[in-house]
Amino acid sequence: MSEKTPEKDAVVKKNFIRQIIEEELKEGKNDGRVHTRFPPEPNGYLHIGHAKSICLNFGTAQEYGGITNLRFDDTNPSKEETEYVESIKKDVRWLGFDWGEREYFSSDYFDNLYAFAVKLIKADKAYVDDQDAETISAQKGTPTRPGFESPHRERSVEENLDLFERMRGGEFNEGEKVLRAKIDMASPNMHMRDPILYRIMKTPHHRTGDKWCIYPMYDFAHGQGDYWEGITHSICTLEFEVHRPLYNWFIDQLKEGEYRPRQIEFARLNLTYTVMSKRKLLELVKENYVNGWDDPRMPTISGLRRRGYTPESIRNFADRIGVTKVDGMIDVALLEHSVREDLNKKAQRVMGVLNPLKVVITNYPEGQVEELDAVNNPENPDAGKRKVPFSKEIYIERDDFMEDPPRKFFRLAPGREVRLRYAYYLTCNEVIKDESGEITALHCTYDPETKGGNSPDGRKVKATLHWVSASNNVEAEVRLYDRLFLDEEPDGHKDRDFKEFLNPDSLTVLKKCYLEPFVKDAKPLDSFQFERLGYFNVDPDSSTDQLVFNRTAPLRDNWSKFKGK
RNA sequence: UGACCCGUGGUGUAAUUGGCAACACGUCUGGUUUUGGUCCAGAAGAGUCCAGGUUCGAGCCCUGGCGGGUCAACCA
Repeated sequence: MSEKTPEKDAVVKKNFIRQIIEEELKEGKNDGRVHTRFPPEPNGYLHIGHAKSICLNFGTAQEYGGITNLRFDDTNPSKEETEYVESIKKDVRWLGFDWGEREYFSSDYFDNLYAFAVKLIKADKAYVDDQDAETISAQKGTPTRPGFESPHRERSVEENLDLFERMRGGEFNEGEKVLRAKIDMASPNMHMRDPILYRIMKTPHHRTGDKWCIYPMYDFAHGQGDYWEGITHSICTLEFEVHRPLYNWFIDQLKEGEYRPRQIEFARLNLTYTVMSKRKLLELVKENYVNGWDDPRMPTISGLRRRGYTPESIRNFADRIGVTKVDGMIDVALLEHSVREDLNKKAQRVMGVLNPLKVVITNYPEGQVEELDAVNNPENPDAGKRKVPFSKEIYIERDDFMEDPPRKFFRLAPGREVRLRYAYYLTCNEVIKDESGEITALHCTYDPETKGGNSPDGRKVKATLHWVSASNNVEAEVRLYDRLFLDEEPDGHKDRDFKEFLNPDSLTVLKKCYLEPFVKDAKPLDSFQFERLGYFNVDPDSSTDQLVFNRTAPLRDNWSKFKGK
């Protein structure tokens, strides 16, 4: 356990939720239990915002010796699917969290919920309303104007019981009747104005099949699930703040002893240059702006995984951004920093040329091949060394040569000497062009005295270039990713659709890239650092005869910054 | 004309719960370097939304403003 990560090292900052928990612990509340839950609706893939919530729920419980349930909030059969359930479980596990045997579904509680509804009716705290959605909505008033009561509000308990029973029996059509709580139509809080508890939906459910044709609303299911599972802290996002009085109202009707779950809200994650709403992400997928939920440009957990992000890097990121009630916007640079930091420690180094320029070393013996020593990871001596083949013809990066270099360009240019990493000093003598003036090759000479990259006379070079042998390499496809949107907050503009800000160059596919032979047996998701370029991992699209790499993140690069000025 | 929540460098979080604002990212210098990476050293950048008040002392407490967000789905 000598490995140092911010995760382990960080002085654990006490966010406001931990402060609340510690105060409660001091008071002896819940017998010292801390029990949280992560409650996704299985109607889409998880994204980095959910990762924040997952880390918060599981991490907080862990810290206080508690546990966390996974609960699928599946009260709306028209949107929810088993495919999403599976992807969610995979993502939570991949992030490194375990819910043990405690895998629940809101649909597990349909019987209990029904019984609870009957109890409310008997207590004259719920009634069946025959009005249609528009009428009910109109009666609800507005945030600034109170609502007025439904003409069916004072039905007898017997009639309500009968009607509700028949709703369940399938006697009515969708929209004909709903069950509502009888609370206060004049409440300043809209959610307390006789909220709907049950609606009729003649849609089969992914788990209960056609057993039910009435389904509970979120508000009528969530808190009760918390209560029945013994949840102590029900952590959710800010927009549920106004639901809290209703959450508590239901718990009040339900609770028998002292115990009650407590809802606490925190600010959801917003990241620059992306969108985070499931609806918008679904739109990108459905309309083929990206290639599926796990497209490496997506902020989904599956997308980040495919892109080459590690669970550690995401957890560290979640740690760093903290937890508050301030609705802010995190710079995506912080996310990128988190992967680089993690991959810098772990990634196998390798040389790869993305935009090849051929170099002929005129004084190197024809047909000779040398196996040169290369360090696998300078950050980790235990990673050892490997051999890289060197030959008369090699490829270098086109960007590493300029015929007419500006000041501050340290790399190869006519008459200039540079180092080929782990190989020799190289001097450019001649630039070969085709009839259109395009540079097609360089004729260079090497200094045999500089094998390994050091000159016996101590002469210095200003640059070290990566290279790949032209005769012994692996050809691969490399996919370069840039931010999906050109605007910091694509969905932050009134009257403009977020898709207007899509970056047309968010994906660049390079078909003929040359990598050193070391990568030939790489498996999907394996991460590498292509020296001087960035972190890359193997895409699942790879096959044995066609390797495909994704660029996870480029290396920090002062030259390109300078160049851009 | 409502209710609830929020307001600390460019961004995100801290501040021993009242003792003259710290850390990270980003930015900019410089050093080391066989990755223009990493690493190291340093700098700029907020006087805590505003105005009053309490106090020896306020980012923390009180009052009043201002600004932002959320709430009017038979979605979650």
